Amino acid sequence: MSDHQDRFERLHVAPAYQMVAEAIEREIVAGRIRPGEPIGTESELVRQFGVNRSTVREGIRVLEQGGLISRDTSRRLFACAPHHNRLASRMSRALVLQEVTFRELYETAMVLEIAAIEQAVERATKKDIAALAENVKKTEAAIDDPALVAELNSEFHLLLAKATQNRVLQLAREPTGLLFFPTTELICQKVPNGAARIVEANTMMLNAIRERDKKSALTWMRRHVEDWRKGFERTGKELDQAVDKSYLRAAIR
Amino acid sequence: MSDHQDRFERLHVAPAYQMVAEAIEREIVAGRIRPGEPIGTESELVRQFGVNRSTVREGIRVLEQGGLISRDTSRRLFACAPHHNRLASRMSRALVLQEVTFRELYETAMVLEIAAIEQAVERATKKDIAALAENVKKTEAAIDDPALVAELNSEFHLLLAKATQNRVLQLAREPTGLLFFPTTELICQKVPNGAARIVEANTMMLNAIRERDKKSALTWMRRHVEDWRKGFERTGKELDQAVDKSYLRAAIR
DNA sequence: CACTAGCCTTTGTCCGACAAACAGCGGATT
DNA sequence: AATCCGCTGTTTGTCGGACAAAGGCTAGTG
Repeated sequence: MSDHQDRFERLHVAPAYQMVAEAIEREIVAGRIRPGEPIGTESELVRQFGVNRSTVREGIRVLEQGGLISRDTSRRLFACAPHHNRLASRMSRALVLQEVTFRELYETAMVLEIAAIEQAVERATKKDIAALAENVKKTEAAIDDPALVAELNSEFHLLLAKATQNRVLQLAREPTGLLFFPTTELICQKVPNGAARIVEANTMMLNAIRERDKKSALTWMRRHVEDWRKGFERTGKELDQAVDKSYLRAAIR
Repeated sequence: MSDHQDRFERLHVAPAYQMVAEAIEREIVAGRIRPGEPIGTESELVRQFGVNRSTVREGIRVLEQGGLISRDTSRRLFACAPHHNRLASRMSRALVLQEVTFRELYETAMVLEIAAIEQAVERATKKDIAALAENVKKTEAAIDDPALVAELNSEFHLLLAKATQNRVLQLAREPTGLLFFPTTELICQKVPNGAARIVEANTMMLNAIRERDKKSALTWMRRHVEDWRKGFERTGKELDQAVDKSYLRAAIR
């Protein structure tokens, strides 16, 4: 151990591939490369950065995974604004890997879905309402198919979030929504009238949105999410149990 | 154009580097490689997958960026559960690049912070309360330094979220929190008593948590977030304006 | 027993090469 | 003339080998 005080802090030399990634990222984030614009070819980047193609390619992989750049059918690179679908599934994955409990999920979903319907009542457009109506109609028709009801119910909540016109809220609720979906199927199977109750709740919420009736909307959403919890408990699982790894299959794609 | 119906769908041949990444990812999410366990060396992976080292390295970059694997000081690879800090900054970036408005941010923050303090009142441990108290003390001392007040206020909300013991809620609110922080500094500078009002609100919220007084906690949180909006409007900006790209610098690191 | 020097391994980077896939272009066909 | 087809140059994905720098490990030293 050195007997004098440290004069300098450890300086971190970033690997070249990382610097390549950061340089391109800066250009995109600063808006100097707009979403949709092409980045150069690999050889072009090799020329500009003065590093080897392998190095450039490693940097490209990083950005690609980050969603900042993408390739069209011709595999050419172009910039793009990362869309939340991609991020939401990563977040779901993180939540599962950190073994969060169903209770944490339930409590957060309650908050977010309540907020969503409250804003949706205020701001849903005719188009949003039509999409929700279409969804409810499909769900009615699928009442005997648990998997389909679960999927459609998941879509209902997604459409609801869209109707808020609030993208921040949409992003915030999406990971939770993704993890809810597989359990809903289970509930439809195990709880008598489970699917019917979902159809009823969604119908009532749709009506409430149509009539801009916030109070009714909130009541039905609360009931709907509580129903989920009750159904969940009836399947014999514990609310304080960690969300199963098998849930990732549904959440990720 | 072909005159017969398409019999086959386009089959997607995944590049080798992607298959490497997916293979390792599968092992981790399935739990067969636990967080903290070492992946092999690059040569080891080369041997197992039967591909070139460059290919393996590209796959590794993908996973590294995804937060599923990481390297310790010796640069050896090991699996890890992606932690939300990383994800939250990505989400913030996505929000800014999609040019969400301050209004979307404000409305969502209101919902999430209200939810956070409500749960914090119920579940904050002594340790959580001590951390919050420490934070408030520091903020009082820093009342003349807008940047520091803003940073400490941001930390206050983070500690609050931790006190909920709800990791899903923590993850949901973090991207919003990151984007709030830079504006808070601006507000402290431009609004008379801005910093003092923050200190007051945080002190009252801390007291409310100590006394498990949910009503008071909610009142002060509402006032606190509304104060942010009022302060924001007083700086001359429009609430329906997109969040500035310059905000990323603070949110990302 | 602690400590240091040197060896071995591993990573980051480079070079060069080649097959497959694609875009663009010019010629052939109707 | 417009359309289709095949050719060619370009680009990506992958491979093999190579080397310096940095870190870990081991054996020898005090």
